[in-house]
Amino acid sequence: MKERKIPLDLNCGLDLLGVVLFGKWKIRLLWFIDQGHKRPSELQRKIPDASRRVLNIQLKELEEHELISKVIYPVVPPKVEYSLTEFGKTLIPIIGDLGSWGDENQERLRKLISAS
Amino acid sequence: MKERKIPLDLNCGLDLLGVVLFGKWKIRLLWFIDQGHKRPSELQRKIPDASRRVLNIQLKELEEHELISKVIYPVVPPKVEYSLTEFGKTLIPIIGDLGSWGDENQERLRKLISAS
DNA sequence: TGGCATAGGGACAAAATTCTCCCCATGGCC
DNA sequence: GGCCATGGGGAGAATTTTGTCCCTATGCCA
Repeated sequence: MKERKIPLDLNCGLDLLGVVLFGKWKIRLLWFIDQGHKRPSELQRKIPDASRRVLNIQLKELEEHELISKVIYPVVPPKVEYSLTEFGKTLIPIIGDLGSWGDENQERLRKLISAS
Repeated sequence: MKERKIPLDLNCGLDLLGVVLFGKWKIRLLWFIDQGHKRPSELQRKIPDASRRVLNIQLKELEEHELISKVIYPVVPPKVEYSLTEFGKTLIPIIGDLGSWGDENQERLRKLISAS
């Protein structure tokens, strides 16, 4: 974590949630891990638009924030598995709602976005 | 809206939702507008950490995405009022859930975040 | 030998977001 | 006149986030 020049505001729950959840791929990572895609390479294939680098960074942040846990198997080639912690699981229903809202309004949203 | 050099991914509902909802202050703006704080100056006082500029920009985006609507009263000094559209109101329960999760886990989150 | 896959990370470049500073206009008040 | 409040926006810099490229290491397979 780099030093921030402008400190984060942490006034309310929303700020706190934002710190742990709002990264370009974090929500998706949690979602896919919940669905049983545990290994980094699997996740990268699931999210091909993300760069490996950033995926790794965000996985590490999720781990630091105790939303996921990591098991490293001492084998060759290396094998790593992530899974949701109990804490992380509490976010899944919310993430589900977010995705559903987007899906349900998909058509409308696409029009609105392409217009801008 | 500036031209993007890297096009947005719009594969799933989550991507679409992200476009309309994930700006530094957008969620809060929707929330406060729902609570009856309608005028720009009110909102700025409610969110003192945000710069006027960015608040205006994000309000405009929310409007373009039809989550809020804007009424301009032709008076001096100028008066403007925002309110949620029916579409925007459908997001309020979800935003409530996000905030609640953060509030409920506030203590834990603060520790985790300050550790990093 | 060369290439594949696995997982990870440093250095740096690019892009996107946000912030700061300045400006516009009007009417009321001291 | 000078200052307040209102709502808005441009230019450009600062900051943060994300991406690209290259490197590590091991074993398997053609």
